[in-house]
Amino acid sequence: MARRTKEDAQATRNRILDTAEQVFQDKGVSHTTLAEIAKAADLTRGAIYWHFKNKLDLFQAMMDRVTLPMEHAFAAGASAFEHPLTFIRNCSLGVLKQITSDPQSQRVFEICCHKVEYVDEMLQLRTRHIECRTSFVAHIEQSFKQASKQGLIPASVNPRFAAVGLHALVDGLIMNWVLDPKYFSLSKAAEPIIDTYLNSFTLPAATPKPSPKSTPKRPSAKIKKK
Amino acid sequence: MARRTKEDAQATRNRILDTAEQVFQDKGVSHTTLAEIAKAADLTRGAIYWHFKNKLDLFQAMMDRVTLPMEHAFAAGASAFEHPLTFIRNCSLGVLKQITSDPQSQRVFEICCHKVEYVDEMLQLRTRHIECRTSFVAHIEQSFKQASKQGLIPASVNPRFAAVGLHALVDGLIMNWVLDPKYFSLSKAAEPIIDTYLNSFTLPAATPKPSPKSTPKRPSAKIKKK
DNA sequence: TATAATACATACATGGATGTATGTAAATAG
DNA sequence: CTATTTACATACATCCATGTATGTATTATA
Repeated sequence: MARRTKEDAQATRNRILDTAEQVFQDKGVSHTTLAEIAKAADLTRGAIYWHFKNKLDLFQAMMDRVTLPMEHAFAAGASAFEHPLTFIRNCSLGVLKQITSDPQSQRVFEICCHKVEYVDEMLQLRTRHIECRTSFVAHIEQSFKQASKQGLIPASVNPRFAAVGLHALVDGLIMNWVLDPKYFSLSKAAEPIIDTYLNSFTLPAATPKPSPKSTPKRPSAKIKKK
Repeated sequence: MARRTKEDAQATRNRILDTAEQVFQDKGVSHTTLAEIAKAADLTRGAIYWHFKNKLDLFQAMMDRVTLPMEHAFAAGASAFEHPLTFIRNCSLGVLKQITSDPQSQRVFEICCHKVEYVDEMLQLRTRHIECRTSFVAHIEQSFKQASKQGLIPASVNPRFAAVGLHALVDGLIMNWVLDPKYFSLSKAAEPIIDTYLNSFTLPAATPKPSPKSTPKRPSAKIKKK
């Protein structure tokens, strides 16, 4: 077959990316050959090498379709002034909502969680992943500090640990859900689990010492739902 | 060189497994060739093919050295009668302690978190991973139910979500720590983070509704440290 | 309308990983 | 002391993935 119009070429490119998602999810990134993707997309390797430099380039383009919008959404949300605990809640639930509601995000997250090895050239992705985490944790930590200043949570709460823990919780929920979406309903579990975690800070910090001195109890901070 | 005694052969086998850990961690499982492992271990592929059927067999043997003892330890701990919340705490901190204190566990966990693709024959590992999670979550859920019966936590707590959340938290902490152990000290963060999470249940369940009815407050459950 | 660039398909060369077959020296069995 | 098995090393055949080079039919361009 021969060349089509520019729109056709763009459609071909998207078809390659869509197909790559499926094949990567099924076979894993390193076990997937470009010939397999081409065949599944009813094309030849020539088409793939025309649109992408190599498999890494294709993979990154596939990731960018999902991660770039998410990063932009996060950056936009971070700038919006909000009640700090509400901001933290919205951030966490927003990411989880994105994954449960968008099949493409689900596929891509499953790939980067369980279908790729972070070595060699893929270390770039690891670096980016780490940067993303650093940014997320930093924002959450700042919000916890802010909440502490406003007296919304006890001063005894370590905002760093609180942020690292929340991120680990969100990350763990995502990883375990994409591992087997039928095991539990993330869409139903997300709110109660996140709220329970956040609720733990609205009370005296956990200091389960042998002699637990009865610290004065604060009323639960009200977390506004959006 | 020629054949050695039985003990030498066993030492060779262990040397292959030790070397495989290093190379897998460095290059990823699917990008690692048996020739690389052999060379790094100062052997030839012949030695590897003598001790192991193929790369999958070698990989599973490498995993078993770490996972089998952990599963046995968990099974042993589960049978021991304990205060339910203490059991939950010990389980969670035990796993985290194992990983932070044992370099071999750390390596193997990093491999199975970020250096392997769960596809094809490796799906066996995914199945096993899922079974392990199911077992862990089930035990934790039972303990939460027990704690609920004993009045240690409010009846409004959903034991299923509590268990899934705790597992996600532990899993997320492990994944993120092995991703970059310098980012945060898991040995220092483990206790406060887990305790904070568990402490959230010792108080009225999080129901951040617009009109939060003031549920009667219970005293914090005492969680005995071991 | 002639020319050049585009959007692929096809063909080729290369290297490398796997599995197996065979060789071999020492250890163990009888 | 001989025979057999063990614990590897070496050699070989096969396949497959990659990258690139080349071919080609359109399509945009001037």
